Amino acid sequence: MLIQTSIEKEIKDFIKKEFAGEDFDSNILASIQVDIPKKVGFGDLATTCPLNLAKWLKLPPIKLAEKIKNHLDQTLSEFCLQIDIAPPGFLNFHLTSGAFAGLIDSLNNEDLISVNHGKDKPSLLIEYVSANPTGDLHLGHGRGAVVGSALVSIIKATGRDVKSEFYINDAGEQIQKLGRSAWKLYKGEAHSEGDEYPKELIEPYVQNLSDNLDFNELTSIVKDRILNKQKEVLASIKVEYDKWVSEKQDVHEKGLLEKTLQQLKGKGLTYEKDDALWLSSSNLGDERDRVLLKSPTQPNEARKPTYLTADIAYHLNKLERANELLDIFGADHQGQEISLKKSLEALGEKPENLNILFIQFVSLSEGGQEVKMSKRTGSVIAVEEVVEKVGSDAFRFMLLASSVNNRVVFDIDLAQRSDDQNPVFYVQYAHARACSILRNATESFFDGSPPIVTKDELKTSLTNISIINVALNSSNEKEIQSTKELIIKLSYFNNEVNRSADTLNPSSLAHYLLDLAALFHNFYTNCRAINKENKELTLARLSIIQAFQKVLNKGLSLLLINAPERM
RNA sequence: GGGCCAUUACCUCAGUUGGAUAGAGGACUCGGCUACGAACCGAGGUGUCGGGGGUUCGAAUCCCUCAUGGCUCACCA
Repeated sequence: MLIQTSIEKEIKDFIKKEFAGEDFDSNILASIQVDIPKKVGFGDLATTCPLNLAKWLKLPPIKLAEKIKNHLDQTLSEFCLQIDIAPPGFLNFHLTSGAFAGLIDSLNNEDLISVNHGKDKPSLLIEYVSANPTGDLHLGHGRGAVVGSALVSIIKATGRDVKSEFYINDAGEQIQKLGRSAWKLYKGEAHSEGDEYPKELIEPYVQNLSDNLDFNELTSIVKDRILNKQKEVLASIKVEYDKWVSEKQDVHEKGLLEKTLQQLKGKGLTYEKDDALWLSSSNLGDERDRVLLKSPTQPNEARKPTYLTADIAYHLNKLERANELLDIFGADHQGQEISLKKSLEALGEKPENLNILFIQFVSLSEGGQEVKMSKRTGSVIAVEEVVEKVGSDAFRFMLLASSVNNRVVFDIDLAQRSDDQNPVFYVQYAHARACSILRNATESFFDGSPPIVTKDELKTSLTNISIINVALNSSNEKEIQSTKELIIKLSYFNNEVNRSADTLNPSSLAHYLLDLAALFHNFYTNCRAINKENKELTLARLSIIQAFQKVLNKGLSLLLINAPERM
């Protein structure tokens, strides 16, 4: 068990026992957390829990801190060299070198991520990107793709049952419009701007076709080609799905629309007006009523469903396959939220089982200037164009680094740089550097001299706490400090992954990896690992580097970013 | 006009269950390799946390209000 977890548990047990008469709820005990202190002078670990608990236990924080300290002095003396109380009620912990060695030992020998955290959580189905198959994926889709795929990967790692889907909007007006645009190109008719898709955009998909296609055949082929292209682009940035759902085939043609309409009618939520079928959603708390079936454009034509109708049906279907849903949509789709949620609620679903994450827009800057249009197509900038220039890793990291609530300016020049200014490069370099040291130490040194230690010796020392201990036994304050800070940060990896999963925020993990890389570079500079005069120290530091390499590698893989051994 | 999101250093941005002196990178000035990868590290100063109220021992963080900007308010998806 991690030392911080042990401290938390000790405090919780102590509070429960000491204040057995008090009537406190579980939230209070959950607020007992041991964290990395903000400043070096505040010890190796710290907690604010005396401050948080004071009002519930009706004690001055400083008194409570003393009580807790006195108890922990008894029970944690093996790990804690010293516990300080800082006004108005902080507890700061100074750990023994054995405690640090123990942390490295568990990182090297246990699973980095415990699958207990998400194991008992409700199953989750994440829908993301879900673009229309009517054109190239733009940067907004790219951001959704990157965030969604990272979240799926992170949440899965915590042990939770999670699945991903892409909902193909291949029914409806936009597809008809695509068909009309393609048909004109196919027949060599004049293109009219305004009610059609840009010629540059669809032209590549209307080539090498046989001569006698009808309108529906052509539409279908063009749509499939565009969809396949989207799949290729997504795959190029490591985005894959458990399931691709076609609105047409899996919702419309499976009769889900009729079923949904019957349910809504059964609840008395629909009415007829102007030849259309309406949902009386204003009664549900929406700002106005919504159309479910459009009035026919031709006499005797069947009424077509709106997007909302299919969306409700699809979400009901998803709720049959998972307990909770997460949709990742662009900020321009906010309008959907209320009517969708209210409709599902009216049909007996719990609204809290549908969570929608709205992603703000992405713009592009190149040469210090904002790029509004793609030079290639004259239209929106395609994911493909940017990925060709910067690669998948930089594309992913840059888009993951910002909070989804913030608009982002993708700096294409920065993403192409090969130095510390480019964050993805900086992190990957740390990994390559760690790998290089491990290679040099166990295979052959850069100058051709034989290795200092064998792989077996390193392997053995990874489980030998007394050897790892040596890394903390230095008289040099800088060496000690950078070693401690790196180890503590490493030990929080599992927490960071869980937090990232719970808050649906992959950017916090990306920032953690950046911080971690910085601490490693600092450790590297202060603590020379390979020391021909001191084999034990070499092994001790190699075991820390090994732990770092393992954590960083895992962290990057959760974000679906490569961790190169050489670069 | 209604709704959602934002506003933190000169610039780009981190910072959630309220906690210690508000952070990082860039830009600017210095310093560190007879090289475990200098593709790196270190030192230097910067703030009315958009304005104004409120809640309390304590607010960038919670509440109210105003301002500015983005998105959105279809029988499009």
